[in-house]
Amino acid sequence: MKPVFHPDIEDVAPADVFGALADPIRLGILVALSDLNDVDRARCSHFTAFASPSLLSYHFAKLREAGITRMRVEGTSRYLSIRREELNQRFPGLIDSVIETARRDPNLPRLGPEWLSGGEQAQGQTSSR
Amino acid sequence: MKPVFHPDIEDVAPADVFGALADPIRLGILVALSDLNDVDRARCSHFTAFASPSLLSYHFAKLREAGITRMRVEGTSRYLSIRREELNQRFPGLIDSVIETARRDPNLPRLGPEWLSGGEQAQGQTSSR
DNA sequence: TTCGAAATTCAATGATCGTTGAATTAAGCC
DNA sequence: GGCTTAATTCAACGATCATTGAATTTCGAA
Repeated sequence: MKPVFHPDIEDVAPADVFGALADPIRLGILVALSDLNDVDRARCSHFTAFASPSLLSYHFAKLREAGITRMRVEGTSRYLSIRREELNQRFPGLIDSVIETARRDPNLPRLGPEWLSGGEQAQGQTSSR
Repeated sequence: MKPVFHPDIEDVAPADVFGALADPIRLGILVALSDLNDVDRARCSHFTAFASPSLLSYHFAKLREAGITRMRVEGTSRYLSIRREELNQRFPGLIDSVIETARRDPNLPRLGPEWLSGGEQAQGQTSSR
C-alpha cells in the first residue's frame, strides 16, 4: 500500500495552516483527535457522524496536506493523529490555542461518547441505535 | 459618513477567523498592525506596497468582517487596528500566537521602515524612490 | 467651485472550495 | 474464489475566493 504523502513541516506556510482550519468539520475533527489523548487511536470511520465517507476523505486530505495531521495506514484502516511535536517546533504554541479556541465552539460536530472514554473496551454498538 | 459595519465579537465563529487568516496579504496586514504598537496609527494607504488599492479594500473588509480588525473613519482616511481586547476575551491567547506565527513567516509582505519607527516624524518620501 | 487624494464599489475573470453520488481500490475473511 | 468493510477517487455542481481595472464616492484644500 502506498503510504500517503505528508509535507515536510518546514514547507508548511502559516496561511496554509489557517486555510485548513477554516472549516467547522475540520475543526471538529481536530478537537476530536485532541480529545482522543492523541496517538493513533482515531480510525477514520470514527467520524462517520460528521459527514459522508467521501467528504470525510476530502477533509482528512486537507488537514494532512496542510501538515496538521498524520495518517498511518494499517490494513484497510487509517489512523489519524495530530503532528503535535512538529507543529510546536515550527509554530510554537499555535496548535494548542487553536484547539482550545475550537473546543469552545458549541457548533462544531462532536464525537459520540462511545469513542471517547477509556478506549480499551470492545467497540460494539451502544444501546441506542 | 456611514461608520462601517463591525460584527459583534460574540457572533464571530472560529472558522470565520481562520478563514480570514488564510491569506498571506492579510497576515502581512495583521503583523504590520501589530508592529505599529497598535491603536489607530495605521492608515489604509500605508499598505499600498502590499497590493492595489481595490484589492486592499477587499482584504481590509475580510479582516473587518471576521471581527479581527476595527476601522475608524476620519475624513477621507481610514485607520485600522486589531480588536485585541475583544479577541482575547472571546478567544483567549489565540490572536497573539497567530501574530507570533505570522511574524516568523519570511514570505509575508512587510511595511517599509518609513512607517514603523517612532511614528512622530513627517511622512514625506524617503531618499530612494 | 474645482481639483486631487483616499478609499470603495462594481463587473468580470479564473481558481479553488465544499458537497454529492457513483465507481474504484485494497485488504481481510468465509 | 467471492463477500464485506474501509476508505479513496472521480466527475460534476454551485458557491466563494483572489485579482484586475475602470468608475464612483467623499472629503479637504486651493
